[in-house]
Amino acid sequence: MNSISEAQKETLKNYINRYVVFDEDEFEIFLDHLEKIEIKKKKFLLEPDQVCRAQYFILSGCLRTFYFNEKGIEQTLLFAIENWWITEYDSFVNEKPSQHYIQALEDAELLKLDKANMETLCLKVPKVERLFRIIAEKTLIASLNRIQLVFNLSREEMLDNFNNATGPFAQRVPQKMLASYLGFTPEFFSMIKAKKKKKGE
Amino acid sequence: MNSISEAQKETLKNYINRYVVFDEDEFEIFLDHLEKIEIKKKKFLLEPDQVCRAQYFILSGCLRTFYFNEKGIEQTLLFAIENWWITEYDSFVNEKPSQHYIQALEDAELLKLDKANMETLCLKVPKVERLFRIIAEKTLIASLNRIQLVFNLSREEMLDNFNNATGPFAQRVPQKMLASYLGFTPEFFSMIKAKKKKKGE
DNA sequence: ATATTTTCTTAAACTGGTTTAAGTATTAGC
DNA sequence: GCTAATACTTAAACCAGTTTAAGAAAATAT
Repeated sequence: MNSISEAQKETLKNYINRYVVFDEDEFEIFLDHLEKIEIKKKKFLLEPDQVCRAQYFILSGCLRTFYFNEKGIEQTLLFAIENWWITEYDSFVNEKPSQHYIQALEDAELLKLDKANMETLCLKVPKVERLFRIIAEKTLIASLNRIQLVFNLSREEMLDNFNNATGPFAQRVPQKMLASYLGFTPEFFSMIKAKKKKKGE
Repeated sequence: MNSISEAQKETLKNYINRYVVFDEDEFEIFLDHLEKIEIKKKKFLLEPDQVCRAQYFILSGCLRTFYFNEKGIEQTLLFAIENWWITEYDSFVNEKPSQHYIQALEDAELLKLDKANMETLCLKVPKVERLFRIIAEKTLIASLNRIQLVFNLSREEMLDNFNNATGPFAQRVPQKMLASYLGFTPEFFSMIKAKKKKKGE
C-alpha cells in the first residue's frame, strides 16, 4: 500500500505550520482527506482538455506546467519542487478544461487533495479555508513579482535572477525548458553561457 | 459626512454575491468594517516605503499601481476600475514597505477595508475568509494569464488583446501608461496606431 | 486667453534577441 | 554496447521593437 511515512507527515506539518497552526486532531482530519500518489518522470499529471480536479502537494520530485503555443513551440509556465503545491488554477477553480500539461520532470511522490475533499475540509476545519487563502495570496505575490521581472530585466538578467533566487534549482531541469520559462530561445541560452565562460564567471 | 449610499451598498452586495452568499446580518457587519473615502485624480493612495494597510473596493473611478524602474522609467503594473479591489498585495500581506505607488487616474470613491478590520471580520463572519480566498484565486488566475500573454503575443497583439478584453477601458487611461502596462514605448504605440489607421481599421 | 508643461507623433539609426542551418554531445531504448 | 533520438552549441543573416531627436497637439495652471 501507498502510505504516507512519518517523516513525510512531519514535512507536511512543518509546511502547514508556516501559515496556520493546526492542532493534532485538525492535522489528522487534513491527512485523512489526502491520497498519496506517485508519478514517473515524463508522465503527465494533467493534459489539455482535462479538468484539473485536485491540488497536489509535492513530497519529492520536480514538475512543470507547459503548453504548445500557436507557433507549436513548447512554453513552460512554471516549475514546482518539494514543499510546493501544484495545480492548474484556472481549471481547478472554474472547473473548466485545462489548456496545459502538468508533467513530472523527475519521478515524484505527491499528496493529492481533491476539490470535493477540499470543500468538505473547509467545512470541518475552517482553518483550511485560511490556509488556502494564504497560499493563494503567496502564489499571487510570486506571480505579480514575475510580471515585474519580465518587464524590467533583460533576458540575461532574468537568468541571473533565476539562478540567484532558486540556487541549484536550474541544474534539475533541462536547459531548453528553463529557456522557455525565461522567455528566450535555447540558442540564446548557449550564447549567454559561452559569454559567461569566456569572462570566467 | 461621507456615507455610503443605498445604491452603492447594492453594488457591493451584488459584487460579493457573485462569490459568497451573505445574509442581511453578515452584510451589515461587513459594511460596519468599511470606511468610505474619496481621492482626487493624480493623488496617491500609497507611496513607496509606506506599508499598505488596507484593501480598497472601487465604487467609482480608475486607479493604477506603478513604479520607477532602474532606468528611471515609469512602469505601470495594473489598472483597476469600479467593482474591483485594489491593494499592494506584497506590502499588505507581509506588512512590509511597498515599492510601488497606487495612484488615482480619475477622481475616485473607495471603500477601505483595514487589515485589522479584515482579521476581525474573518473571525466574526467566516464567509469573509472564503470571499477573500476566492478573490485571491481569481486575481491569481488573471495574473497567470497575463504572464502567458506576455510570453506569447507580439506587442501589437498584446494591445489588440487588451482592447478586446477590456473594451472602452483604454479610453480612460493615458496612452503612455497603457504602453508601459503592455511593455512597449509610447513611440511604438503611435507607430501601431498610424499603421492601423492607414489600413482603415 | 496665454503661457507652460505634458502628451503624442514621425522618422532614422540602432540593438537585443530570433531564425536558420549545420554540427557535436548526451541520453534513452533495445 | 550500439543506435536513434533528443539536447546543446556555434555562427551568420535578420527583424521587432527601442532610442534619439525634433515638432505638433492637448491639457493644466495662472
